[in-house]
Amino acid sequence: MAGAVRTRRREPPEVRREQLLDAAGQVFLDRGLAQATIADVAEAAGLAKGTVYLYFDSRSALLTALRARYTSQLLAQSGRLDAPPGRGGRRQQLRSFLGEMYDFCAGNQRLHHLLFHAAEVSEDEPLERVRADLVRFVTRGAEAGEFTVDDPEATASFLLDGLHGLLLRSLHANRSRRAFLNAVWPLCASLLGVAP
Amino acid sequence: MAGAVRTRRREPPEVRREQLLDAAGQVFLDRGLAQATIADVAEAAGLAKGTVYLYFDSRSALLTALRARYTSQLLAQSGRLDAPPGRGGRRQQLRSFLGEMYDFCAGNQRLHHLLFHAAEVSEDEPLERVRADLVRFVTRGAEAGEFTVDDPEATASFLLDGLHGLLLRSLHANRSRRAFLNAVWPLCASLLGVAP
Amino acid sequence: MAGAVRTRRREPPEVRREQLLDAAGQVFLDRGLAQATIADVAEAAGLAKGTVYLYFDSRSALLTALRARYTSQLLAQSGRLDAPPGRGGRRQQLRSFLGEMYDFCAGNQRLHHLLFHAAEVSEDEPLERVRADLVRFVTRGAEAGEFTVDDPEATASFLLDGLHGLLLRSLHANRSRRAFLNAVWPLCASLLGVAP
Amino acid sequence: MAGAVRTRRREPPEVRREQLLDAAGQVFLDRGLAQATIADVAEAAGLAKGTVYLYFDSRSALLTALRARYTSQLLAQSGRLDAPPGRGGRRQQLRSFLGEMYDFCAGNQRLHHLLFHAAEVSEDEPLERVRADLVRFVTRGAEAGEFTVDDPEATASFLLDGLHGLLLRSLHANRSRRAFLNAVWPLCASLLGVAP
DNA sequence: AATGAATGAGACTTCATTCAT
DNA sequence: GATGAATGAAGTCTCATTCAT
Repeated sequence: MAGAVRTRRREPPEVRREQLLDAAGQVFLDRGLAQATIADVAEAAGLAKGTVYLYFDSRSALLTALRARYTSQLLAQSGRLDAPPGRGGRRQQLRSFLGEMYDFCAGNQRLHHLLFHAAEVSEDEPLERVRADLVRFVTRGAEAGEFTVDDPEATASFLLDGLHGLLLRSLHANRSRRAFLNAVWPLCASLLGVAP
Repeated sequence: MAGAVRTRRREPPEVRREQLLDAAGQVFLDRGLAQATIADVAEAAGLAKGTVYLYFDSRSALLTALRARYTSQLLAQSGRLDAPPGRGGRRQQLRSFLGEMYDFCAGNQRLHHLLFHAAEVSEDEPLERVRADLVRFVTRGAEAGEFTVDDPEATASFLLDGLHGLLLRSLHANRSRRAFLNAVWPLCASLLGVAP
Repeated sequence: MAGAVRTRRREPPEVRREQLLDAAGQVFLDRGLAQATIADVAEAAGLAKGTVYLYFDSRSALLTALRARYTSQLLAQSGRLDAPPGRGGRRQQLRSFLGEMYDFCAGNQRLHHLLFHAAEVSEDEPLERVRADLVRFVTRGAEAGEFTVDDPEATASFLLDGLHGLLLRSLHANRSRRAFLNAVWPLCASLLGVAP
Repeated sequence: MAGAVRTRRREPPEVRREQLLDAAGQVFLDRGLAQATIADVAEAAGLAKGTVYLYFDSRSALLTALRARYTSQLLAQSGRLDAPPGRGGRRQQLRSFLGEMYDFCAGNQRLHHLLFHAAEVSEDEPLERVRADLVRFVTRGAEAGEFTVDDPEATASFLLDGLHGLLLRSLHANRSRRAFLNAVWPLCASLLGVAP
């Protein structure tokens, strides 16, 4: 008689897991890290509390998994600094990177903050990996004579934090992508010793 | 003769308050924001739990008070960018500021992070005020012809985030004050268009 | 074979709820309203503290629920004044009511006092409803020429408080149901102008 | 040098005590028995918390003292039932008593309820003493042939509770003293078998 | 696989009471 | 006599986690 009442119990595990991570991201963002409870996550996912524990050992494991998923998504998008420079050289490659960075942050800034700052994690792992990519990029550019810098590591780090800060402020102020790029580009150019 | 052991009950309120803030800062740093309990704070201060509530209405009021104290201390130290430039001009003034910033952060970086990032506060109020000081400083320097910049506000913001990031990394890596200054100064100079 | 010891975890919610109300009534009566704690209630119900909060939002909600249950039980029993008078007329109907009132109070007097007087509730809701029933009853009896009264409302109220007081005193003194009826009936008869 | 700043420290003990009882009555009435704290009482009296304990051993002793004072005031006013009947006989004496009772309750009903019902006291001592007076009064009246009653004790109790209830309802409904007397008198008369 | 009733440790907070000043 | 800072036991409520169904 009954049967179709509650849709789709028994999803393939991988799907359930993703649903739970989605729900968790949403809930943590909505209520704040400390206020969000497992019950909230379960409810947002349309599941029972106990079910969350079938997929994640603990609240903290859930957060860790969320972080891991976020990190791999970020790297998938911004890893292109490692690719060989195209026709426009590294100058052009950096300009593209600035745009991609804007796009990614625009969609995820709050989640990033939540997962890597608001939580009490010592390291901001994904940003560190982007940083490493950028250091390598600047170093190679300097070796190739495309950039003029004293200390590639310091320069790359400084550049990343500077532009990341500016990016956050741009988003917060609802400034456009174009306005952001117009503002940072001369600064990057100046640090790397290239024509703006 | 007896009685030297458990000295100092009954302190003047202002003293107790400061002691409690000191203890709170320590405890929050040691255990982490979410793990630290009022009982921990009381114990660290050598007082009873109830006493904490004589001075602060709630756990959250305690945090707010800690933030307020930190902010006013920071501003007391870094407000000098507003002072008129001395003999060495703004170039020299900025170099001094970099050193002062290093010193302050060296003593307080973790507390700063705890109070303004790890907590779920929307704004990093004290840093915003430093930022405003720096924007004004760069603007005036540009007007006075000492700096060459397109967009003083973006430049100042970028500069502050860049150097703040570098500073944190220097401290984390136990690099010396001198090494930090040697690394940032050329970058600042480049952004502001002055000789390194 | 093993396992008969700690039977009955996991009851249907409605059953648990009733068990908790029963336990609460008992505990409040035993320790007094202000002294009884949620822990006491939980223990009396053989459950954990947290479980109480699955069924009642707060201590005060638990009291409210207890009051509501009591009220509906009382009304279920004493609403018969509204029924049409039987063969013996209203005179006989009133005599029956006196007996029912005795029976109900005998079982619940202390709980009633606890819930509606010892607590700081403004109104004694259930008694008010009984009062309204009695006022209606006396009014109709007067209209039907069965009772002789000046002011039906005042008479009914006076009568209810008088007999309620006497009832409490009878119970307190362990006097019998019969003795109580023998004592009040002439008084009621006198107030309503009917033969004793 | 200083001196007149805070008026009148050091009052004669008896005065202080009364001030504290006044303050306590007020505060208990305003906030409710369970919500009112010693700090509230002290503040209302314009004294420090510790001072309360110079006059009363504990919170509960304070309540007891308040009850005692109330009781003696009530008896001072309503003890006249014991006096020998004047020219108008007991009939007239009872009418006066009804008025006095109205007046006393009008001023103290909420305090009475608070001290003898809302608190978890087993007995309503002052009312018991009034009741005893009334029983004696009715008994003597019956012996003197002024009243016609079967059971003086039951009648007196019934009468007291009936009129007390009516009184409370009259006060609650803001009905006048006269209206109250007009309503109860015929009822009393009927119970005692005297002409209204 | 999914549920959700049950648990219980532990957090925050209150307040009667004490006592050094 | 008066103060009010300090105490600490005790209460209410929350929530991550478990487990019988």
